[in-house]
Amino acid sequence: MIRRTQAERSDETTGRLVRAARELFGAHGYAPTSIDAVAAAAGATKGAAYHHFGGKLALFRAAFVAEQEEVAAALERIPASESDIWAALRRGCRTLLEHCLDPGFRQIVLLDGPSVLGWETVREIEYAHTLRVLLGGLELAAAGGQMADGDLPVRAQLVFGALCEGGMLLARSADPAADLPRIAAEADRFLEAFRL
Amino acid sequence: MIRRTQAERSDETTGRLVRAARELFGAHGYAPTSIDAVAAAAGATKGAAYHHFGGKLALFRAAFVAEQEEVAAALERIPASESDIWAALRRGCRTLLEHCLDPGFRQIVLLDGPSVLGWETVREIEYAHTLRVLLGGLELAAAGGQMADGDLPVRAQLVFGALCEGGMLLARSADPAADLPRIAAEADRFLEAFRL
DNA sequence: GAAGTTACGTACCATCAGTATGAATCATGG
DNA sequence: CCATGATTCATACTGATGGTACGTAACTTC
Repeated sequence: MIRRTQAERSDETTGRLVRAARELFGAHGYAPTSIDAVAAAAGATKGAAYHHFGGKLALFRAAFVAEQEEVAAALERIPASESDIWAALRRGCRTLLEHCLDPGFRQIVLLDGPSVLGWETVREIEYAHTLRVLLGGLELAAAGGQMADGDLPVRAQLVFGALCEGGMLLARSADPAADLPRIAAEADRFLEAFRL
Repeated sequence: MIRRTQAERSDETTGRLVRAARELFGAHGYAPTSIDAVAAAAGATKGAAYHHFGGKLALFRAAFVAEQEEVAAALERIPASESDIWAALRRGCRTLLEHCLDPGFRQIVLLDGPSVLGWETVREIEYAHTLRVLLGGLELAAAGGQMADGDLPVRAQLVFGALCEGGMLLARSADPAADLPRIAAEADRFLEAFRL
């Protein structure tokens, strides 16, 4: 038997559990996915899951956070590659829209998240990831005198809501590649409303 | 024993069931609310619920539709009271935002709806109620030459998504009366983006 | 290497969605 | 008005599952 530290054991088990949770919750939704199924997919048992996580909800929360981290990371890579702030904002919107083509993201973040975790918790997590990056972009534009004054956090939240709906539309599309520009165009006009 | 027609018996029972479903699903959410609890609150038993509805999901769907009908009705009363189409649109946004102060609406329509019914079903129902009225307003503005061309259904969907997020923000606010104007102002600018 | 802690598996319980079945209520043809 | 059939609903039951209790194995510390 190989000898590992407790930390290594924990990390590997929790990692496998979260990965399995993302897969199963993402593919079938929260309610139809049993803890036993997640544990089995992770090569463990319910006992391990309940040892490392408070319950099914905590496991889902971990999957939700993982999804958020992934999108936030993708969004944060943008600014460097774009010249001006408005190009970066538009690119960010497209990135978010495209990310909605991932079924796991849609199911966990957009569909089940609010119902399972509650809106407050969802917002708190998003505010530390996706919304943080988006709001950062708006603040940057405002600081550069390129965006109308106003309540930027509210503005970010509204833009985010619009983009999520757009993402669901996109995912539902029979030809996402063809529809992305049309949806992105509408979203862009939303942003342009605040451009100076 | 009073003698009633079958239709009367059915209508009263289903009506009480849907009313109880709206109350309990709205107050505690879908998952924590049992069919037995709904049936008991309606003065009936699970048998009646399963006779009139396909299952828990169908009962929730009925509650969801009832919520939608209520908002759609409120929105449809607006045009008559406003002079021009843009005033009506702005008023409609405020109405939708204010409706989000109702906890039952938030829980059933905004939080649980997508998770329980799936996005396709939710959109289908909304397209027959709330979204229909909203889209109708946009089309009216476009027909009057007062709105920029574009994909109006997509536009309506995005506006709707933004308003729902705004509504959740409003509900979370410590002082909704004070925050409504600020949120509505941001939402109005969204709309103005498309004004000609 | 002994004692204590952490990680995990297994057996069990309570709850609840859904089903089966039968009884009560109502409709309808004779 | 009664007999037969359909509809409405209540009750008893089953299976699945989230969560708990407890025991064992792996690791850590002294």
